[in-house]
Amino acid sequence: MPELPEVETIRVGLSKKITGLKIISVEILNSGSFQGEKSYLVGNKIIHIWRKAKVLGLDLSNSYSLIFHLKMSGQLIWVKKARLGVKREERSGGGHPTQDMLQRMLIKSTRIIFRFSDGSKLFFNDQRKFGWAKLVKTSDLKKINYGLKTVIGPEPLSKNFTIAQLRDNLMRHKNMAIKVALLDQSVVAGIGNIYASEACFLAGINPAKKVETLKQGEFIKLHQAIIDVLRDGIKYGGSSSRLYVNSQGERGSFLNHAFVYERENKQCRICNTAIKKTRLGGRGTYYCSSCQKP
DNA sequence: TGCCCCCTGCAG
DNA sequence: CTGCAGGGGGCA
Repeated sequence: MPELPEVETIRVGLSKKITGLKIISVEILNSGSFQGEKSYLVGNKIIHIWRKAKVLGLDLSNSYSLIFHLKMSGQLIWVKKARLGVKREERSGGGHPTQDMLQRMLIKSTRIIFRFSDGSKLFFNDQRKFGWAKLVKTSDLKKINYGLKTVIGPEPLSKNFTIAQLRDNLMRHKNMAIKVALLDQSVVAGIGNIYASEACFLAGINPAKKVETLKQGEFIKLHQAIIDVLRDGIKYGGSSSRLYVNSQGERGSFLNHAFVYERENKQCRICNTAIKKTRLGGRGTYYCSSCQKP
């Protein structure tokens, strides 16, 4: 579920709440969600929380790191007391889960519970069970490529992310639709299905356009669009299409500001043309046929 | 480079 | 019932 802005939102939130806390017990409710030696977690403090691509990492005081990938439906929710403290707030638009529905899902899909010495808990929920938590030696993180098989591309919000780098990485997929190429984590780290569609819109590029046909001006626009859309995602606390909530159980509001994602048949915010939905690389893809030229 | 798969639940 | 969902890995 979460892409870079969602994982980053969780990182910042968790960082404030659990840095310095000591883990006193770990309850694994679904064995497939955890890899590693569980007992090495207990008795150790969380000293630092980081993100690499869509992977979230907690460095522990014993030189091990607990890393998570939330995949499509993972959540990390920290609660002070014994009860699941999902805040009741106004439900968003039609078709989205209410807070009550979310809370029921939370309980049902909890896979791991971490308990801390101050009585608080961290719930790792994952409806679809695609996500994982692993405990690895901190010094092995690079060697195991942060738990991923794919080469991890540049972090788009770092200074190192240049237009030339984006162009060169994309050009390894000359014949691919640009939006599909953006989902390759070795091209740019952290972009997923929502922000790929949004970045193509901001750059004015039709998502089906082949990479090799992009002009230099389009690489320049796309580079800036990626940065802008991810920053906006973070600014609005991420996208809550379905299950995403932050570490406090709160939904993000980016989709209230999105130009195309999940806006099929709605009017383009720029030109009023009806937004279209298509399928590229097996994934739902939204675009404005007027603003985004082939 | 595409396609299918992992799994659960919801909308149509 | 079928199709679809913020991801990524394995396989032709």
